Amino acid sequence: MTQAPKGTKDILPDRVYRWTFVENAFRETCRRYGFSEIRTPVFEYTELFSRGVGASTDIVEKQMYSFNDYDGRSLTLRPEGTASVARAFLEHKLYADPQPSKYAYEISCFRHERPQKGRQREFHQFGVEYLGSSDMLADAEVIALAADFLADIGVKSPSLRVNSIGCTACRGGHRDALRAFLLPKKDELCDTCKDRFDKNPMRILDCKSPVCQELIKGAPLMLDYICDECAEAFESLKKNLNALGVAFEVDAGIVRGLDYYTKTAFEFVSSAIGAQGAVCGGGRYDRLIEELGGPAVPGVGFGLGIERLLLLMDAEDACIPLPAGADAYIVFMGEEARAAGLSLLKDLRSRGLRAEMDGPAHSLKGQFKRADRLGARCAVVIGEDELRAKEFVIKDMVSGEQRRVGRADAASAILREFSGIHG
RNA sequence: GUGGGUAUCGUCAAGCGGUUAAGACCCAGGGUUGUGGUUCCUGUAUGCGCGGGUUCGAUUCCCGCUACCCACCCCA
Repeated sequence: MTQAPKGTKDILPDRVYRWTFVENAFRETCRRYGFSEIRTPVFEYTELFSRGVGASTDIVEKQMYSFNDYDGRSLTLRPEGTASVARAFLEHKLYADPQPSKYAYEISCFRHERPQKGRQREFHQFGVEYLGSSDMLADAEVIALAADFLADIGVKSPSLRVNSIGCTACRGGHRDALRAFLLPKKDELCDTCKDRFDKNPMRILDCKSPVCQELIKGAPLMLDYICDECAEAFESLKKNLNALGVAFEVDAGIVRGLDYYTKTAFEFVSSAIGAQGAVCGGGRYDRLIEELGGPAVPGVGFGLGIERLLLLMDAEDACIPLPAGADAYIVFMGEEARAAGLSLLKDLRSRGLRAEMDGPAHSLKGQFKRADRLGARCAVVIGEDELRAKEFVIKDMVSGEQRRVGRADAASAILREFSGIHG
């Protein structure tokens, strides 16, 4: 009972500043790129995901948190973000807005999987969706946004891998060629790959088993089978990325597990955070909106795992600014001093300073100790002497120097000397 | 769903069949009457994830369960 459900994590105050840091940075990057925030519900009708994500995907087959509400409708906690944005885009007929449409969001997602490093049942991701453009400029911008964001927050290890998985037409040709190539070696494949041979032979290409790795040497690559249009698009993407100064490598092994992906597929991967190294993954989904019953609106986007990002920042010792400590801590002795302290406390706060004072008086020593632990920049001492002289003692907690200031001038003096950048 | 690993104070952790169950950090209090970060004292597990078993005796051995972690799968 006193335990968070498996695969979930509390984010406690001592780490929240890391979250707000990346959240602010992501917002800022999105602003520069012209992506507007969109917020959608945590749950959707289950059909949205079975239609959008793909009925035969792992996510829909065995990972969704689905339940019937009291009306008997099946609802599902969102396992990813794109389907909801596509749904909202359709529902509110946003395709009637000037196109393209660019959306950004931060959401929690839910998937019933066995937790491990970098994988939780409730996890959080940043995402963007660029709808209404089939030009590879859109893909390049989406990728550049992710690359920029990562660079801005000081993360350096992930490398960008891009690939084209073609459209439905060219994928068929590749699948057939792949099966033909592997058929004679089928028995030597690992068990999961034997299964993949029928269901999705493309997946064999990124199998980690050394045996399979050996067997697929020389196998026909998707890139060799994509149609002229897709090939041209891929060339255009690479050109755009180069022009934007985004470093990448082509990796024919990048596949997407969600049905809606077409053409562009990409990942930012790092080996520094365990087996789940994909910090950010995305691609183009030209058929999704149509699949959901809307007009033929193309799209491209990504999801970026916040837990994985933070894991990476920890691993890289990326610098995240600590929150500011208190500006002033009021140390008092006696009831009369308490009243004077409260008055000063209110004054300081109304001037925008973070000021603190403690309840039932600890010893002087105790109060100073608290001031120190809070990281207060100065302490204000109010005792009998001070009340009599109508002066407060202001002590600089860093230098240790202290001086007396007229009671009426105390707040101004503190504002002048102890506010501003610190921490 | 399938492997493997681990479970001793808030945290890290010693302990290897008989101990008053180390130590460190953190936390609380104090080192004479109004000053923190240093230093010095003092205090803090009748308890070793839970349930069985073996034994004269179990935190230490065995079995089961549970939880967490890592990996497969898949993905963010």
